[in-house]
Amino acid sequence: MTDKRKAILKSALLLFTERGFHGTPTSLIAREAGVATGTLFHYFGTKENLISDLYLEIKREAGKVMSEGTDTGDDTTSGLRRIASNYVSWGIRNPAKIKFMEQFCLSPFVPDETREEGVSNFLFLAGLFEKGITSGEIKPLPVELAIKMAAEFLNGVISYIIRQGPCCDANEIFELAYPVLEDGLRKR
Amino acid sequence: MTDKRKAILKSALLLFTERGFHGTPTSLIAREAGVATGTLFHYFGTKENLISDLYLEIKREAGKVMSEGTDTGDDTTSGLRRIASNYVSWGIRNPAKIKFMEQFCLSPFVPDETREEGVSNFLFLAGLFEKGITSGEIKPLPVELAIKMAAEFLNGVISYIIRQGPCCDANEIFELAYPVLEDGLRKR
Amino acid sequence: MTDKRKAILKSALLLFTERGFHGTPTSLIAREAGVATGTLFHYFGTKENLISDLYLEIKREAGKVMSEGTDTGDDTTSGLRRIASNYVSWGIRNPAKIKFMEQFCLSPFVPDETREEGVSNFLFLAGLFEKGITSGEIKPLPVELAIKMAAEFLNGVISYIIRQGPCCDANEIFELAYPVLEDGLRKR
Amino acid sequence: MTDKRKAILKSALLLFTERGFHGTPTSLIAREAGVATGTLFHYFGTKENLISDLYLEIKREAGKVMSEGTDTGDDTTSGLRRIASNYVSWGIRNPAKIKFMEQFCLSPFVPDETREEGVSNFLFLAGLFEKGITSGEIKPLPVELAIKMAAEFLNGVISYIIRQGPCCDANEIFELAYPVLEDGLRKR
DNA sequence: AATGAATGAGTTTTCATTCAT
DNA sequence: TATGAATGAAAACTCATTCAT
Repeated sequence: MTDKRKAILKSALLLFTERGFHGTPTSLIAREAGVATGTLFHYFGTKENLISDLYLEIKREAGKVMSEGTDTGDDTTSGLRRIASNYVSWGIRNPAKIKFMEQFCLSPFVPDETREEGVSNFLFLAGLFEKGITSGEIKPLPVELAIKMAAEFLNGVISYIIRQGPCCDANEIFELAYPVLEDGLRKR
Repeated sequence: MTDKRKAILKSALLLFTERGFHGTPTSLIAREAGVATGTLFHYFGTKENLISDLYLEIKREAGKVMSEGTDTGDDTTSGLRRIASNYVSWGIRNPAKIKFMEQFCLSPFVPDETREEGVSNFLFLAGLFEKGITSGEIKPLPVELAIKMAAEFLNGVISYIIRQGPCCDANEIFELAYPVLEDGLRKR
Repeated sequence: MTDKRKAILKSALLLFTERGFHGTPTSLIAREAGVATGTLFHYFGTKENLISDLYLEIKREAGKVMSEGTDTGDDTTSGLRRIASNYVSWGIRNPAKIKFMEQFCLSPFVPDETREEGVSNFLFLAGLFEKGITSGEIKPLPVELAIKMAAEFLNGVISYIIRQGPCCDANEIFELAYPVLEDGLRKR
Repeated sequence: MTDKRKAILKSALLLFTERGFHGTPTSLIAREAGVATGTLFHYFGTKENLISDLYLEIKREAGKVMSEGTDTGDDTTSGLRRIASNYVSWGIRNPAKIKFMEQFCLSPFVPDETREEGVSNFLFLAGLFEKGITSGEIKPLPVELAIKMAAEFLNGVISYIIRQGPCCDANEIFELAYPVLEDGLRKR
C-alpha cells in the first residue's frame, strides 16, 4: 500500500471521528494528509469508498488483534479473557478507531455489503461462545446476543478509560470491570 | 408546544437517524413535516438548535420513562431491574430514538453544554448505584463506570431485539439477557 | 414565465452558441443573467434540463414563426415560399437561435425525447409536401427527405446572409437563392 | 505517421462526435486508443491541437475524395454530379466524419486559422461554379452562396440516408435527390 | 518514445439561511 | 405566524497537463 494512501486513511480516521462524515470536506482530508485533492480521488474514487475502505481496514485490524495469543484449545473463560484484554488494550491505544467504530458501525454512510464483510472478521467469536455454552461454562444464550452484549460492554469500558484521561491505571480498571462480564456470563 | 413544532421534531428524528445530520437538508425535514422551510427556522433558529432541542427532548423522555414505577425505598437489585425493564421496553417501542442516541450522543453535532444538560436526567442512577455499593449488594466499582457498562449493555440488548424483527418475543429475550447484568454486578 | 427564468434562457442561448455546452459554466450563465447560481438551479434543476428547455423553446418559436400568414388552402408552391421567407427572415433576426439549432440539433446534449418533442412543431410541413406531391406540383420524393433538404438549404442561405454582415440586402439574396429551391423541387 | 498517432486520431473522432469536445476526457481518448495519457500529449501537445489536427485531416480527405475522377475540362453539370456523388458516397461510408464536420465546422473549438486552412481544400469548387455561371449553365449566383447551398443540401441528403439505416438503397436515394440540386442550379 | 501517478484549478450542484409578502 | 423564492458559499468530483522514470 502506497504511503499516500496510508496518509489519506490516517487523516480520514481522525477527521471523520471529530467532525462526522458529511462534516469533513475531502479537501481537508487531503490537505491534512499532505496530498492534492485529486490524489484522494485517484486512490478511492469517491468519498463513500474512502469511508468504506477505512471501515474494513479497522475491522480487519480489530479482528486480528483480538485473536492474538489465543488458541483453539483454550476453554471459553480463559479465551474470552484474553480476547477482552487484547481488545481493551488495543482500544485504549487507538481511541480514534474505537470512536470510528462506534459512530459508523450503525451509520448510513457505510454500505450494507461493507458492513457484512466487516462482520466476517469476528466469526471466530461465535465458535468460542458456542463451545462455552455446550460445555456448560457460560449461560445458554443466543450466540449473537452474547457477542453483542460483550462487545457493547467492552466498548463501555474502553470509553470510560479513555474519558478518565491518560493518568488513570487502565489495567486496574480492566481488572475491576472484567469480572462483571465474566460473572455475568458464567452459568451458575 | 405547537403541532407544527412537534411535526418538525418528528421528521427530524427519523431523517437524522436514517441519513445523518449533514445528510439531511432542512428543506427535506420541513417538507416531510408538511410545513414551509421558513417555519422550521421560525421555531428553531438554526439547524444546530434543532438537533440540540431534539436531543434534550429524547434524553428527558428516556430519563422519565426509566424511573417510572420506581421508589427511593427500593433496594438496588429490584430498582435496577425495574429501570432496565422500563428502558428496554421503551427502546423497543422507539427504535428511532435509540438509534438517535447511539449516533448523536458522541457526535460533534450536539454542543457540549447540551450534552451535559442531557446527562442530568440520569443522575438518579448514580444514587441508586452508590446505595447498592454501600449496602454490599453490588461490586465496588466507580459509579460512572457501572452506569456506562449497564447502559451499553442494555443498548446492546435493545439493538439485538430490534434486529431480530417484530416477531420475536422481546420479553423472553430480556429475561434471558438481564441475569447477565444482574449476576455480573452482584458482589459475590 | 418569470423574468429571471427568461433572463437565464437568454444568457444561456448566447453563451452556449459562443462557447459550447461544456465550455459554458453555469456560474457564467447566472452572472450574465444577473441572478445567483442557485437561482438557475431553482428554475431548471440541472444544466441538462436548461439546454433541453432552451431547445424546446426555440423549436416552438421556429415552428410558430414559419406558419405565420399561411393558410391550409394554399397551394404547395406559394405556401412553401411563404414559409421559407418567414424562416429566413426570422433566422436573420435571430442568428444565435439559428446557430443554436445547428450546433445542438444533432448534439448529444439534448436528450432524444426532447428532440422528438421538438420535431413535433414541424409536422405541418409534412402535410404541405404530401399535398404538393399528390397534386404533381413537386417531385415525388420521400417527404422526410424533402423536408431535410429544404431545411438544410435554407440554413445555408441564412448562414450566408449572416456571414455577409448587416450591410448586405438580405431580401435581394433571398430572391436570388429561393428559386434554386423552388425550381429544384418542382416536377418538370 | 505512427500507428499510435493514428489510433489516437481514430478514437478522438468517435468520441468527440459522440460526446462533444469538452465532454471527452483526454484520458478516455488515450484509453480507447490503447496508449497512455502522456503519449497523447507527446504527439499533440494540447487537446486543442488534437481537434485541430483532426479537423484538418478530415477536411483534406474530403477535398481529395470529392475531386477524384474529375477533370478540369469537364463541364460544370457533369463535374458537379461527379463531385456530389463522390462526396455522398464517402459521407455514407464515414458517418462519424460527417458528424464531426457538422458539429465542429462552426464550433468554437477549432481555431479560426485552422478553419481557413481547411477551407482551402475546396477552392477548386469555386472555379467550377464560376465556369458554369460564365458559360450560362447555372444561375448567376454569388459563388460562395452557391457552394454553401450545395454543401448544406448534400449534407442533408447524407444525413437522411444515414438515418434510414444500412438496409436502404443509398444509390436510389441519391438518384432521387440529386436532380433537385441540379434542376435548382440550372439556368432556365 | 512511452508511461501513468500526481496535481489543483475549475465544474456542477447543494443547502442553510434570509426576507418580502 | 407562516411562506417559499432567492441567495452564494462551500462541497464532491473531474480532467488537462506535467514529469520522474
